[in-house]
Amino acid sequence: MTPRTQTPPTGRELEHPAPEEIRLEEVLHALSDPVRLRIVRVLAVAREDLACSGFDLPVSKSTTTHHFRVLRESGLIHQCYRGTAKMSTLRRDDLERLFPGLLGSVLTAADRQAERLGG
Amino acid sequence: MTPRTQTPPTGRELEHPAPEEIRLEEVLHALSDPVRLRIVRVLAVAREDLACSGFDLPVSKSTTTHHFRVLRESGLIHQCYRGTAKMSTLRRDDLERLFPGLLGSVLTAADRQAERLGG
DNA sequence: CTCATAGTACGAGAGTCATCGTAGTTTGAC
DNA sequence: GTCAAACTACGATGACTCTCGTACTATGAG
Repeated sequence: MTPRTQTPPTGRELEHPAPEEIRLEEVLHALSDPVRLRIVRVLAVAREDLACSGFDLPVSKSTTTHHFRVLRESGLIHQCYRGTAKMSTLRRDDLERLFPGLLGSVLTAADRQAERLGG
Repeated sequence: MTPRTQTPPTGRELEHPAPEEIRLEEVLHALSDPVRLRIVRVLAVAREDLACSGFDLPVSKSTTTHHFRVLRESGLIHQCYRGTAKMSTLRRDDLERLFPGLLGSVLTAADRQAERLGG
């Protein structure tokens, strides 16, 4: 029912929630999926923004698109087009302002768990 | 399919995940439900352990049971019976050891959001 | 024993979610 | 224009989840 077909013909803009629209529950839900948590961890250590294609995820391309959309709509990442690629970055500043320390502790927790479980 | 019918006749024990079995994704998922986040917030400010009945949640009794079970099975809370009541406490120490700072930042984030949205 | 209280088990319904494949669009390179 | 690469839209499917009501069990008070 979302008007995806109304995307402008050459429009390269994507919708992002404003900071005041970001909901903690949605952020936690977005982070609770293994594939999405993995994406966020990769973005967290990346110096540059990354294209969706550079992630080597254990799911299909369409599923990858789905997960990136969930991340974007939850407010965790920002996305923009560059050529044929769709670049993603963590919305660190917005998140830190809204939920101080949250992203950092989740990333630390994920690192610990990966180490613990032999990641 | 879980063998709930094998509960001992007068057994008052409940199954809890050992610390090494607690998974970050499950914890985040447990926290991503509004009702459960509310329960956790109440437990966080309680000085004593609380009975399920003392929460005044906007859902039925059976749904309440369901949410407490999700919280317990994710490793977020510990539960034990006392008389007819089932008492719950946050597993603060276990969580802090596994995921330092995580619970605190989630609670802070929830407080901020509640204040921001007029909670 | 009787009864009220607290919680559970079970089954069901509605909704959401993760996943996929196929077909299509958009872009840049040649 | 042609082509490949990157991503999207759509529809489908199976799984999971939140919710409930009803019937049940366990405990303690009287």
